[in-house]
Amino acid sequence: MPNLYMIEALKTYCLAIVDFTTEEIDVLEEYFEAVSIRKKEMLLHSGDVCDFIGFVTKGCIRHFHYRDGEEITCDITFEHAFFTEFNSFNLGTKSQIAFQAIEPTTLLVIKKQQLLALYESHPKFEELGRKIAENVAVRTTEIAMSLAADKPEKRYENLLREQPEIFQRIPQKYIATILGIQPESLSRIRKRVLTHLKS
Amino acid sequence: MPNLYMIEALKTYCLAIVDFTTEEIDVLEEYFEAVSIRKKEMLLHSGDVCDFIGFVTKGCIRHFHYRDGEEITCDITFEHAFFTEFNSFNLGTKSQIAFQAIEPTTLLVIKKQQLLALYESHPKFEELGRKIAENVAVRTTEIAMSLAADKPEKRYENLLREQPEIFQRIPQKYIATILGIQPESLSRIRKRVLTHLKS
DNA sequence: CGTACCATTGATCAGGTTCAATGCTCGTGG
DNA sequence: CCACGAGCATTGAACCTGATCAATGGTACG
Repeated sequence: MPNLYMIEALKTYCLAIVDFTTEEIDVLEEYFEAVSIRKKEMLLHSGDVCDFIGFVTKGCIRHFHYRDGEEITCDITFEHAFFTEFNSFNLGTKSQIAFQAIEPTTLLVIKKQQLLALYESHPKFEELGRKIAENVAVRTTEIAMSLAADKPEKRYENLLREQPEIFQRIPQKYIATILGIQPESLSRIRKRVLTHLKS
Repeated sequence: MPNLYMIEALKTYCLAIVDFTTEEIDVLEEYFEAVSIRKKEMLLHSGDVCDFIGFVTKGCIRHFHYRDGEEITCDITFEHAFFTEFNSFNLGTKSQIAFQAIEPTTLLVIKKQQLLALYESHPKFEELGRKIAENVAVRTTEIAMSLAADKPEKRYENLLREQPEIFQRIPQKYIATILGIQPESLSRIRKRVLTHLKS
């Protein structure tokens, strides 16, 4: 059962993107359901179909895939952001990505069928969906550009500047693979940057 | 003036994504205009506002940005695909990305005002916009995952397998920065992979 | 209190970067 | 139509940084 805070956070987020009327925004709560998962609990295993879109209200969700048997963390969704695996969600194919809570996490979740019903009954939400997808596209494009153009040390400094809280909340072994490096290298880069600051 | 072939290519592409009626799909041609640019000609300089979305009907468009004064190619759009700089397009901010034709290129272009008018008069095109953005997000996510998890040689082999024509049409110095490496390294990787195949 | 996992550190290795030189190709102008 | 020149791909050499493997130390959780 969604509590008031969760729904308010969702509405606030959506109203910042599209100016819905009060009546329009209120229908949202009929389509989402609340989900709580424990620390380290899986929300979606890779190979399963991702038939939902999630909105984090508390905690954070790690996105990872497997490469040569190793987990590679590719993204983390913090509070007040949507996430899904578009390919699996749209095509009904197996998800390459797995989702796991790093902290105790609460979510609002909308199933694919519910979303399609929402689009059907209130087409204005198509605009919300479009803009969210565009924002995701901007973000993933910037990530890819940085991975292709910047050295690991620069990417570390960017992350430290743009999301300093990530280093308080997320184990370094996960941060390392987001930066495209090994945990040992992240450890050395941290030391290097520290000594650069001192001198 | 758009010729028949260009419009047909655009409609075919859009119909593969959303099942528009004949009447719906036909309105498209009222909103797009044709643009031709010569080889190496710029379509958008970085720092300018990207107020359009382009659809390539012939040729290809190089996306690049500057890093330490050097051009870094980050993507190439070939025939029958859309491209824009969402951030600049949506917010009216300066574009980080520049667009340049690599070959003689013909495009269909829709300006932001026209697109907004289209969304207004035919809301079903919101769905098209959303799905195109989702496809961009899927694609850039996969690129970022490969950049973070694969070694350059693996990325080269993936590109060779998935888009072999790119090596026929695009100078290697551009392909190199897409792969996140220097042209010299691409040259050596090509030689290495060739000798691996022989043995 | 003990154990398992994680971060750190060390040593070695591999491969990508950088700078420089050479040779090739393609587009241009005479 | 040919010759030239600019830019590009290639190659070489030295270097640097991240990867890997191994060992140690710290910490959180049961």
